[in-house]
Amino acid sequence: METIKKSITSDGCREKLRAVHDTLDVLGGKWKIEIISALSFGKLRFMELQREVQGIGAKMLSKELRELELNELVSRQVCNTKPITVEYELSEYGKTLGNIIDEMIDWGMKHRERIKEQCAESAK
Amino acid sequence: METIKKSITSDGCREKLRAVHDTLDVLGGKWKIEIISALSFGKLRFMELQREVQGIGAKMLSKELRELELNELVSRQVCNTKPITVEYELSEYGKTLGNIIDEMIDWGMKHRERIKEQCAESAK
DNA sequence: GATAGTGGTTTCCAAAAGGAAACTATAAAG
DNA sequence: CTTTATAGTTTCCTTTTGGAAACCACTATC
Repeated sequence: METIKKSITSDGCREKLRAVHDTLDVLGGKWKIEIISALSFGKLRFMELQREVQGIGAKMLSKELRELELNELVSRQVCNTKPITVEYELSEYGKTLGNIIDEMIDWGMKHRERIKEQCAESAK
Repeated sequence: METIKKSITSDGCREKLRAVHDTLDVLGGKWKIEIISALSFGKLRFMELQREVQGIGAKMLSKELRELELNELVSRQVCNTKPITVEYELSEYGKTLGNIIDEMIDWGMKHRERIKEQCAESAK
């Protein structure tokens, strides 16, 4: 019998688990993926972001944006407008997260359909 | 000027943000994605899972598995062996998360390469 | 009868995450 | 001179997360 243990230690399984872990190191936390998703549709200012990302407070938004900037996923540009505005935008590197976001969109939509069907069934 | 605001409220942007949110509702927390990733390579017993998912404690593993079971992503089977063993396995529905996991593996590997290159450069 | 291995649960505690509201500073509009 | 809007920061507090260790039940081994 090829043991379960062997199967997971062979190939690149361990390497793949490490890769997932690395990704989560960057995207971890409650808000980062949602912030990146919102920015994937275009640049947004601070207050716009706060409105788009339902439920986030200014403190968290500020903190998460700082971390995303540190990891070079998001760029921050201060605009010389009358009331000063700041634009946040996905960097080229940040845009490479597009596939992950797209798959999450796809799964989330299908999941919602599934839940709806379950509710419809249980109502019968 | 087509405003930024318009661009994010039009199309399915808001619907897409909601889809990401829905996905995170299920995959949220520090451990769920790593547990699912480990199980994507085959069924594992409780203690094996704890060894594969670096750093997780029994309490957290138990709690997260219960939640994944509730969402029908993971199945739990008690085996009639001498010291009782329990096998955890991705359900068919859980396997539909494969694309998300794969994209995270892919991104994580490239990210590691990128970091390595940066270190090499800064050492010059 | 003690020890070890299985799969957990429970308890107790520390650390981290997160929220609400107040606050700073600037500038425009009324 | 008050209000509104910009972009945050700071403080205080609660909730959540998470870990360590003890514990339970069962079986096999020494």
